[in-house]
Amino acid sequence: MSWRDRGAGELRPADVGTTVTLAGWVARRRDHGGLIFIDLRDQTGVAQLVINPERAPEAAETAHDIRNEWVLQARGEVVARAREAVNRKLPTGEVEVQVDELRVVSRSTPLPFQLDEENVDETLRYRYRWLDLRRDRLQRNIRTRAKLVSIIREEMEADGFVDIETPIMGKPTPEGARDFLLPTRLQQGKFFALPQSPQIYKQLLVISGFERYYQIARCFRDEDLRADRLQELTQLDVETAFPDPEVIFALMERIVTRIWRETIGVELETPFRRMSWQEAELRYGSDKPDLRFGLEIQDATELTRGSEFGVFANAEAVRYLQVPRELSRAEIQKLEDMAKPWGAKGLAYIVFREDGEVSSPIAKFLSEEELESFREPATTALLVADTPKLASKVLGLLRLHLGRELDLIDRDAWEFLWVTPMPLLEWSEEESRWTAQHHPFTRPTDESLPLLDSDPAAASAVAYDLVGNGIELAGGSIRIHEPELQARLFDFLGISSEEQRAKFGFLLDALAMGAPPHGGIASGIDRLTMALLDEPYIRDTLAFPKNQAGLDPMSGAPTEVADEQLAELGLRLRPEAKSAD
RNA sequence: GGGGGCGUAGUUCAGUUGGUUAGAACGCCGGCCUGUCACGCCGGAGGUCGCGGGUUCGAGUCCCGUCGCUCCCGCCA
Repeated sequence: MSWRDRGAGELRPADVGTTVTLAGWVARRRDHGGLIFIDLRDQTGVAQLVINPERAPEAAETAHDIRNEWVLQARGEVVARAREAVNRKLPTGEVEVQVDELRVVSRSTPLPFQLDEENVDETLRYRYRWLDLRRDRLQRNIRTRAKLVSIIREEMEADGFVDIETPIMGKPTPEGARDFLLPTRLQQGKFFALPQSPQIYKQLLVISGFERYYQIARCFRDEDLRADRLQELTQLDVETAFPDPEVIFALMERIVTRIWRETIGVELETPFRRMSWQEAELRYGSDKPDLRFGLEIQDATELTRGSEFGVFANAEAVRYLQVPRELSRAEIQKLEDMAKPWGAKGLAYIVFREDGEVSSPIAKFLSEEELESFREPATTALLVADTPKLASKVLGLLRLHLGRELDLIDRDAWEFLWVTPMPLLEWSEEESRWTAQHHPFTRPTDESLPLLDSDPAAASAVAYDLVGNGIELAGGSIRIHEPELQARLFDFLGISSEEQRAKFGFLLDALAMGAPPHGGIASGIDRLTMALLDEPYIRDTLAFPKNQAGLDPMSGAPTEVADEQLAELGLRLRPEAKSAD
């Protein structure tokens, strides 16, 4: 006999009169001494079992001992509930199962936490993740993620993309994030690296003649975790020969709109709007602006150029947010305390009261004309005077904070945009050199090529990011396909010829043997799921996540290993090196 | 690497200005209950107040240190 012939959540009035066998978990038991009710849950939903001692004395005996999360098998008759006993909260609420036979399939020890409890400590949830995953929200997240991946595959296959796996064991990369390293017994003293992305492999595949490649690829970065950041992530990885950014935009828009439509029933408007990186930084202080609310950064550099207030007159940039509230001194102080660690030297403010009164410690330094240009009743202007970059960054972070704090964000809105074009290079203060803004294979625009020598900061890249509600959902670029240009870029980034040969020789060789123009995009599946479901924590889009320290509270990984195991790899621990870190 | 927050029963939390025996809800154990659906009612067990030190007649509460978790900044091409 099979375990069951129906899903609990499928029972409907049409089933009344039939005999069914169900199997699942006890979501709840209500024991009335005589009658016992059990909410039986399986992956289709919940149905109420009724155990009547007059109808099934043996089952009633069994049912008294049953506790939450035990696994049961029940056979009985589907009956209609009396009108007053209907439960409108359940899809199965018009019927119930009068049990004839009840069998305890599996028991449960008392649970470390209740499944309907909120705010349970994350470590505890992860330690008992198999229980945590039984919760509705986690079930929804994991199932939606699967649906999303399946839509992606359908669209990619329909478009002629070929799914090709690339190695997990690869070569350490000098640029970018820290690598996870992997020692190997056969080559002692040498290390593989886990891929940060299949970047070079996918370029090689297109050079190999797979003009449309894709993969749902696992990527690894040994960096600190955040609420929206993982060390081990999954991305849709795409590369095409003879690329047209417009084709890539259209592909991604098709995938994203289908996902939003078929999982949460939201119709997105396409094409998504476009904004240059410079404009995003200027207006929103971010390369991934959240457009669900206004509160744009405004510029007062010219206005305050002749100000008596030295800090403003001498600043490279004076920028401000016009907050639609009369903020209190204490609120402003809190904001300033926040802004200082971000690098702001101070946070100037002008409060314009409803009645026209102005309170501001800097008002006395401003001319009437200057003051009037900020005036707007019942608002507070928050000003930062600094370099353009820092002023934008600080105000951008304040903007996001205020958007949440003051509830300015339209929670029902979906605001997608492409941030493009982007700068090719970024000056690294720490390393005193130019680094690639995207990655070192990104193609400069044709107009930007001469700028490499004259004004590198102004050089643009054919690169694009897809941003949704302030979350970076995808990023890509057209690549360099000429070996000379690639070598020139490497030179520019301070990678010596020897290093180029050693690290990327195979790519340069491949580029020299008939490389077509190519380009692509990559999109984080975890992030996409997070954005789609408005999940605040990316870890809950995964079945088995690690905590913020990068540990798995369930298995205890990573763990120490036996000395013999290290010896085989030609490794030994140096405890004294620990403190030097 | 830096900053913020949290740590009290199995869980989620409360605990006043430092004051007698540290509470509630859920869960757990025992009992009652035939229409509940967060069932209800009665009773019970359960605590190294993260850990260490200090101040004090007296510390869950104040101070110092430490550990753990979490959020943010740096970092993440």
